[in-house]
Amino acid sequence: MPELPEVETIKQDLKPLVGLKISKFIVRRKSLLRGGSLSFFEKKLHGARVINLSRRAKVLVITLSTGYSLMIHLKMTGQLVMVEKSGGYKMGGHPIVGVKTVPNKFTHIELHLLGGVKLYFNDVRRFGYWQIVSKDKLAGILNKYGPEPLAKDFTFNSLVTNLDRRAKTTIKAALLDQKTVAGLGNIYVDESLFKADIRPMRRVGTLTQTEIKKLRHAIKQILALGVKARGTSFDSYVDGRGQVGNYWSKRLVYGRDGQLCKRCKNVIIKTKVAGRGTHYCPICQK
DNA sequence: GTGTTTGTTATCAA
DNA sequence: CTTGATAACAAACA
Repeated sequence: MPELPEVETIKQDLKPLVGLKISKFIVRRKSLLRGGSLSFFEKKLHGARVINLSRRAKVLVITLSTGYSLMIHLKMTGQLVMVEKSGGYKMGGHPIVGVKTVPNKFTHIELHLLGGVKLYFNDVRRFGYWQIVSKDKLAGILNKYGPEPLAKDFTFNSLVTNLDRRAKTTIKAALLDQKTVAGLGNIYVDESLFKADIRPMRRVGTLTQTEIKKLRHAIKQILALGVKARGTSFDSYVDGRGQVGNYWSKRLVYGRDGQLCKRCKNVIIKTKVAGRGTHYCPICQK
């Protein structure tokens, strides 16, 4: 699942696109386009130069010279793979359904750039999307997200304020809400709550100031580790060059149900919280 | 055939 | 208007 560390890794990998001019835009599934018709996309993309790549929450933003930006969301199974040679490309060790090259039957959109560089968007489940948005509307859309957890605006006070609104729900549900903190998903929420010694089903209103401080610290540490490891590959995630991430072997609780807690050696439990598979240590987490 | 996987949004209730 | 809870979407896999 592409969460903040995965999208951040892809953004870094795709930096070579900056400065290149778009020569071709191929769409096999128009349903994945948002914000305009195919011909509108073509009009704004063809001949445009890539000005910048950035990330907000789990969204990759490609800024174009035409005054428009592409907002790309990978949702659950989306992949963005850049290829600098022509022809197929060998993907790393953890591909989807045995597919190891691009383009493949799950490649729904292709962007070709001058110089022979190609960007492939693959998505088995087709939840992901490419949205085109004008310069003046971009900030308004992105400002709906909560603070970036690895940036300065993710302060203790901002976290307290954003949690206050959700006092009656579980801390897991509150953290999955992108308005509380931007970029967390199921894996890194479980990881962060384990590191903060807080049970996922705790009601937000019962958390002490000390626990919220610890939680903020844990979120920052876990996400930084996730980025350093280049993300988590246990299903379809690959980085911008089709290679797997390394966080899976470093994980603390996610997917470790039935195994022993790294800290107290008791058995990790799996249950359902906020409608999602949830892993925690019943001894360490209070 | 059944249940499970999850990011986000629609929908309904309060 | 808000928040909370749940279903729905989609496709592969055990």
